[in-house]
Amino acid sequence: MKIGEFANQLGVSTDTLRYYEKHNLLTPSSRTGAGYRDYGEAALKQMKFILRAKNVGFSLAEIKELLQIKFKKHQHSCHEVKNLTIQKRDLVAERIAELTRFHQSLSVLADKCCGGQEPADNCSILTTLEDIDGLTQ
Amino acid sequence: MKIGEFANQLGVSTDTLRYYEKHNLLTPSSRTGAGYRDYGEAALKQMKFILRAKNVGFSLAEIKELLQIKFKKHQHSCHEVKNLTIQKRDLVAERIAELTRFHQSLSVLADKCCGGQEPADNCSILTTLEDIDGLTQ
DNA sequence: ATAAACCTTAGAGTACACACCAAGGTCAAG
DNA sequence: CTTGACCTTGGTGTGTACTCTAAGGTTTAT
Repeated sequence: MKIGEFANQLGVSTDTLRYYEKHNLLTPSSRTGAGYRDYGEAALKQMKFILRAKNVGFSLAEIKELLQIKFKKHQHSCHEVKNLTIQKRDLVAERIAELTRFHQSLSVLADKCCGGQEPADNCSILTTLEDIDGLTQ
Repeated sequence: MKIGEFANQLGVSTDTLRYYEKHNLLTPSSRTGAGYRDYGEAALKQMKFILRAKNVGFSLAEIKELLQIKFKKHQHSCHEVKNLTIQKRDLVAERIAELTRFHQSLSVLADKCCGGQEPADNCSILTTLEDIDGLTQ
């Protein structure tokens, strides 16, 4: 698959794909005779992974580290690879905990709001939220 | 509280605080006679909220929207405020689901790895993971 | 065989989120 | 009453992650 079709399928630009290649996040499976990038199934999976990681707040540098868990196994001990994996897993757990608190706060706000057509400053619940305590606790 | 002490308590720079003020994310409670910024308890709470939101991957623009749920109530209907809140809550829920899948995948990798001193490519489990399917599914 | 629609590299430009610096005002301690 | 640590505004610089442009080569359809 050439870069244009590949980019279309994933909803990203061809520039982004070339940028990721340059920064060692995604290398196309091969090149055609004319030097065109040729992306395969593995590249598709890896790119989907990158996009999902990005979507939940990982930087490209962090994503690169995640991807290298796989590549590092050829140069490092089981111990090191396991430690890196656990470290990343715990980071993810922290973010989940943080997001769960956000979700809880937003749920409280949403559930208690009447949802009517009147101006919201008359909403009995919102009126009591004179500061963002409900979101900060 | 002057900007220096406030910044110290939160572990951010004074530059960051002035930047947030300029971009309407956090306005100090008042100014002293000399024109110094004076931050109070409400500012502290709001800043903590901003930092936590940032930490889980929200952009400053998104955080501004979250904060405006509070301010918007004076100009918009309960209905609109509730919808915005629900929309943001659902976005958070999606991120939690995604992160949970990440956590699961990383747990599988970590738990099955022997963790020994030998090169990781001899680890019976990792050897079978010839691609990153474990992370992409 | 030529136009349109693709592709190539290299390099410059942009938006976000700060970080740093200059020139100068304010304030508490010695 | 001055030194040093704070504060002010305004402007410039930096890293990240793209985004666009220029100049040109390739492929497909008519």
